[in-house]
Amino acid sequence: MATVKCSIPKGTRDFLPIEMARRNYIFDTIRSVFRTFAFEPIETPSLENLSTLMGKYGEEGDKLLFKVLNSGDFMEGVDFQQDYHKVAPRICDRGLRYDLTVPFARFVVQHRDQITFPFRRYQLQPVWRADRPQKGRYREFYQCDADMIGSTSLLNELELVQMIDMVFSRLGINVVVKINNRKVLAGIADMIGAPDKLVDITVAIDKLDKIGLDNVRAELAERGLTSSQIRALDPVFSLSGTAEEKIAALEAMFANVEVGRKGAEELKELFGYITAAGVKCEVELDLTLARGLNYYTGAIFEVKAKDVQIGSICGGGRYDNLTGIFGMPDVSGVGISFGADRIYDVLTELDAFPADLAQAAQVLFINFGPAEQAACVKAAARLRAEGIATLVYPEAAKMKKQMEYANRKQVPFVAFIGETELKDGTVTLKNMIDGNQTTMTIDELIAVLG
RNA sequence: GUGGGCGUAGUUCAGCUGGUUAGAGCGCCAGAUUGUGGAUCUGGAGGUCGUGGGUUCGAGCCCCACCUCCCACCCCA
Repeated sequence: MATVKCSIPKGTRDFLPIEMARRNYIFDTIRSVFRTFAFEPIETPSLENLSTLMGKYGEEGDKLLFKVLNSGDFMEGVDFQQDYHKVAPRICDRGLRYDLTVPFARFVVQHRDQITFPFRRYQLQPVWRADRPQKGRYREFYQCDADMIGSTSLLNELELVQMIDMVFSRLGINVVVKINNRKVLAGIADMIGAPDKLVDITVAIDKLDKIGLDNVRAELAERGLTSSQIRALDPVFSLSGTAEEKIAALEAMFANVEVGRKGAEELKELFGYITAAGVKCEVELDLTLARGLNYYTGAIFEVKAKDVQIGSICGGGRYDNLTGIFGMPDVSGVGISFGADRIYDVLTELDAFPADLAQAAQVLFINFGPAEQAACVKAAARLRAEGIATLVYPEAAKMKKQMEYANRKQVPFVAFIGETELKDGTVTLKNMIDGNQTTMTIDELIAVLG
């Protein structure tokens, strides 16, 4: 039989034990913070009906959805002569989820009778995007979401910022939390008389620090804004100072623009809460922050690592009517999503993982032969009963080989039960770091390792 | 989806203007060393040179196509 080439699909990854240990360290940290804030876990299927997913992420998003071919005779009654993007929805009823927020909205509507509002849930699961892979960008990656739904209070936004602060301070990553509000962006579009150009304006403004003011103006012109409208945006670009100062300027600017004024008010309230609560990390009001997902309606968040050049490692925002599409209007939610894979890349680059994550076993019993092995098995059972991670070398290999195995597995102790120990009912414990060894009873061994 | 780069041993890479049998470091296996590892030394195994075609007396090297991975754009975690 011809051998099959070993490979996995583009943009997906295998995880080695050491990588799993590090990933679990990230997941455990995030999960523990979510629990501290009294969020409850849920899971949803990898596959959703395509009708649930389509149209929620903008035109770009639809293209990036992985679609799953129908089972059976998917060709029946389908005209394959037409354009492929017309054929696709006819032959694919399901697709892989693109994020955790939209499936969550579906979940809330479907199980509303079993949920007590305001409801806060967390969810750590993989999502899939048919994007072209790149640094920090994968086709399969994990999101760690926390959302609260059924409450419009800005206290929720505050708690999200506090969670971000706690997660990244525990992981030892320096971050800046950028905050903006979609209502402010809508206000800006209204103010210059181009409410229909909201998306174009936000996309262009978003690039300000990347391509510079002149290029942003050029792009706005390209997107159909008149030169007087572009000039009317100048006060937005020239805003500076503290969050309070920017908000004050916005309030003045939006004297006659209702949405904008509402947005500025929300920002003022949120930043007031943040100042009062006091967070460790840097928090910044960034009017150029837009975020692509088009279901956001209020606050939007993005977190960037200060010491590593990579895209955002956490993002989120408020959505006022995501459940509306599923038949449950006027339920507001707000949430954030931690990008576990990017956080992994950041910690790797910073070399900031705890050193002892690789350690699977605490002690390895050296195997000298059948009689000694039987004693090791007995001793190991007692250690394991005490919750001590224990290995017995499975064959009486050369000592060098067994010791090398302990080294490579980073097992901190090896235990010898040889001829003499067998006779005395003892065990010799060797510390693999300093090389010291002592002979003791099994009870003493449990006391030392336990 | 658009543009650019890479692909040689398990791995990181070398390989001259195309020219005998494609190399090195690390890793792997064995021994020096039959109750003590990390060091050292000695020996050994391991390659359809990404895949398929073409040019040539001759291709790892040149040409074409495809694939992969990486990078940038778009977009995003």
